[in-house]
Amino acid sequence: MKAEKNYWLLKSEEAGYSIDDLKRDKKTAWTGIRNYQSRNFMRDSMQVGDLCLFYHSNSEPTGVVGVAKVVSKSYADPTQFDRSHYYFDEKSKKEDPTWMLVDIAFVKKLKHCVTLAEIKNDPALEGMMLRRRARLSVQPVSEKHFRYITEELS
DNA sequence: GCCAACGTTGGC
DNA sequence: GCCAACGTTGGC
Repeated sequence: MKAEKNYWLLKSEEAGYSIDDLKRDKKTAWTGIRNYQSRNFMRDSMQVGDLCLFYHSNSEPTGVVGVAKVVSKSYADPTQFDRSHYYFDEKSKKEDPTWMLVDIAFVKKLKHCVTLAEIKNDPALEGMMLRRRARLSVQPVSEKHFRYITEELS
């Protein structure tokens, strides 16, 4: 386990769970990740204290709207065992859970949404995973890119 | 283990 | 609402 802090980007549909929802709740379990690569990042690499860009998808505009912090180690996503839940997964076993999550806490909202268009067009953000990889809801971000975006492209 | 069919994400 | 990208499933 390395001590160095990591940086991430978490996507959420604005209508599903927005930065304002997180601000209100202060803290939430990041349920519902059902993609192996995203799960692996949370399970294997996320550490307490890591910072995350909070990204709104399917919104107007779409982009980074805030910052969240990882506040737990990874643990089994309880919704996978809840038969009545949308995210229920009948193949997952309690003794060997398929889906993991972490708890995140609200840190701040950005003054302005840093839009996907800005992210795509800014030479300083060359190489950001978001530019290349569609459909990955948890992804790593370099410290440089994290700082650049949270200082809102200054 | 290949790959076609299918389903979902998410920008536009 | 369309559809491209791309992950997953299942037949062989």
